[in-house]
Amino acid sequence: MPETLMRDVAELTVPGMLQNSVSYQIRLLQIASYKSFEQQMSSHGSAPRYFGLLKIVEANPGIPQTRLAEAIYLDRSSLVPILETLTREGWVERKKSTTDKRVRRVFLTKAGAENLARLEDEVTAHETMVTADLTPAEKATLLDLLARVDKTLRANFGGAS
Amino acid sequence: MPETLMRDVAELTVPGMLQNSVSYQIRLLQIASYKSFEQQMSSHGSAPRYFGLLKIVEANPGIPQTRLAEAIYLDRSSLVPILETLTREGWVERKKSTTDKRVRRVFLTKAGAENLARLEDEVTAHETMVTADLTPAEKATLLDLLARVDKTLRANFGGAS
DNA sequence: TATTGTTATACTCTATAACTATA
DNA sequence: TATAGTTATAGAGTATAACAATA
Repeated sequence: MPETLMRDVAELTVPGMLQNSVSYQIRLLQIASYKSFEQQMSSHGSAPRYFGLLKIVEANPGIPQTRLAEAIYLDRSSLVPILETLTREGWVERKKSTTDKRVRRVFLTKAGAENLARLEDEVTAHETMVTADLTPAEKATLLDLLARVDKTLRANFGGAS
Repeated sequence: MPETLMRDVAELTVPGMLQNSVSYQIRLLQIASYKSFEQQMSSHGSAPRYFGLLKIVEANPGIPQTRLAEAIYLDRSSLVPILETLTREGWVERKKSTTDKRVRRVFLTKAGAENLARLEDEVTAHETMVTADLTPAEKATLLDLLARVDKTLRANFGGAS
């Protein structure tokens, strides 16, 4: 025992039921993965945590706020402070729709698009680290199995909202 | 288009980078899975969200609070209000250690152990729903791949705390 | 009547720092 | 000095309900 401390409980017993639960393991893994992601992102302000959102805006320029909220399974009211932050930090801008004056369309700014490319390199590096022990075939299998579970869940369970 | 509304953006484009990211898909899936879990649990007070904790206490009777916090990757201070709730609801009890008077040992109460068995049936039913589209072999593969990603993450990244 | 974006509000979850009592 | 548990506190992150403007 090098520098580990003597613990009161000799060894933690992890119940088999938890180790064999997809829901539970997904939950633990997501927590660990997200923590490491946030710590590995050096800067870029608050953008890293909204990387998925920014990529969706990039791929769907001018998307209305409510569509964007649905795309990331958030209530539209929850998106408002996020867009305010990303606007303040210069990542996105909102423009009133000319055809429907209720709608505000979300775009990346020029600087936002450029910085997103740099941020993407870091995100890719993290993903590479996370999947370093998987062969490409194994990674493809994992993504396929996750997608099938997701499909089952959303079929049995509305919009997940 | 039966009852779907006309949307402003014809079709949402999901960037390939997100669809091919294990981190991102794990994150989305965890959110959907946890929401459906919480809604499917009929009652049992606040115990369902602490099911994992309760199973660990069951498998490690008398575990000190700090060990328990580590087991679920929480700060020990975050565990305090959780144990207060679970104590108030009759699931667990804390007893001062006789050998180290700083330590409080956590146990399931008799009622807690009995109710946990019933709660477990519901948790199992949810897990069955989630994995309904997977063969046993596929589920085993998924758990194996998740465990390997988790191992990589924790190797590159301390205690995840 | 219904939808979009917004605001006000509250709730949950978590961490940090400082404290106490013990070791 | 270090550890176990606690408290006070603050910061994310999210949802609900109600509102004004517009459809």
